[in-house]
Amino acid sequence: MKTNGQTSVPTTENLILEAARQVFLDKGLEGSRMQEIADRAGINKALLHYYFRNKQKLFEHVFESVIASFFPQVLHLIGSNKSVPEKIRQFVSIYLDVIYENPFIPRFIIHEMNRDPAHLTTTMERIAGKDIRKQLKKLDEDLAEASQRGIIRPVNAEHLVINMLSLCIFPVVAEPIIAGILFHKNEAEYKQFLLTRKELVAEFIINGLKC
Amino acid sequence: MKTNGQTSVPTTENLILEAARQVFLDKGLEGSRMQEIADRAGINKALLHYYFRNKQKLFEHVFESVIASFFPQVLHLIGSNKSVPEKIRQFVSIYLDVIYENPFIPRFIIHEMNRDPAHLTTTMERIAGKDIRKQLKKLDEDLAEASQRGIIRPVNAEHLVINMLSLCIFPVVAEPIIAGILFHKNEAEYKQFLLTRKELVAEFIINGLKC
DNA sequence: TTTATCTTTGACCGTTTGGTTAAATTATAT
DNA sequence: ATATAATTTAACCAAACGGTCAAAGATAAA
Repeated sequence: MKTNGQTSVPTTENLILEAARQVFLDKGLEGSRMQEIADRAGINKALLHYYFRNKQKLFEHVFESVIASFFPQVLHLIGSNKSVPEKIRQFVSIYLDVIYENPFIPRFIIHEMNRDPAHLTTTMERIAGKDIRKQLKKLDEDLAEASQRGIIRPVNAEHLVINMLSLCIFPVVAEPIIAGILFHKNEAEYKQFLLTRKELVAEFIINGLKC
Repeated sequence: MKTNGQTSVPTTENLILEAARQVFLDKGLEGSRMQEIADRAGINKALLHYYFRNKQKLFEHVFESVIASFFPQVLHLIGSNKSVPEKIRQFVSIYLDVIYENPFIPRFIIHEMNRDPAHLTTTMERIAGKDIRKQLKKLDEDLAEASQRGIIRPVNAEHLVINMLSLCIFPVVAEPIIAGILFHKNEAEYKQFLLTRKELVAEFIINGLKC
């Protein structure tokens, strides 16, 4: 899954995009400086404005590519044809893999979500708006059927998805608090904690759905 | 619980603190402008520097008061003498009440957590460092005992607390995405969604712990 | 080789921002 | 009333920032 640095041809344009990606992911729109992006790309600041007219435009390029790098994959999962427990296990497993490897992505998204909510939702809507409701409906039907067959308690798809997302994303976004207070800033202990969650979270959710 | 605007004596100092609180909560340190704080307090910009030497110092005052306004209460809960399910119900109920009424607080904390992780953990450590580990140990003992008596599956306190926090905080922090994509920006529908979670979350967690 | 086009640069500009200062105003004490 | 200290203001400053511009280098076509 190509969610980190794109190692494409090192044209000036790509150098800029990669540098911008690193800086924006780390510091958000307001916290980032055009000069730092230029420096990291090894070029003059004016060149940034030559390729991308202004900061906003450059940001939008990066923003959209970040969203597109993970959103569609995640979506596809919840609409698949597996059983409900299998869906949950795979969703959690794949999702945790992605964000453990790219913890900046959820942080970045949450940051931009609060800075400019409309922009984020518009972008997501454009990329996969129809799709998300379709896949969600499929999951909802699966859940309704499973609960009628007495396999799980009744639950609607929105709540289930939010629960999964919460349990996967929050512990990564809140790393500084968790690692800092619960584990005395012991990075290794925190990493270990996250790993045990990989098995724990899916089973916890599945168990929570049992009758 | 006094987590919103302190209605104390309207001295200039309090006017400044209240204005700063509003602005900082909404826009974070970098996004906030001293001029805006001054305007909102109805005073001259230079007065800000008369009362609080600089932006950083002013921010620290606000930051600390925000942390102190909810952290100790939340802590006290997990170390109480209730049964495990009762603890979970009360924790979720009280916690959700607080953050539904003050959704800016978790957003603000997450924002500052990523901007300056050390600052946040130092502040929390100072305010309630010893306490958090004590209360957590108590909860851990309760959980061990309950699991030995066969009432719940074995689970350690850290995971349980993180699970509760995740399920409570994330849906509020991610409001723009959830309201925007799942509910077509229908604010009322989203509010209703959050309310149903009040009953759902606690039962979901308790059920997830059952053998 | 000349010409035209694309790429890159250093120097510069206008604004915004956090912060200062000296003077004016108000309150307090004698 | 008067001197003293605390509070408030308008005007100002230096630095940082996003952005522009004219000119210099490279590249390719004629």
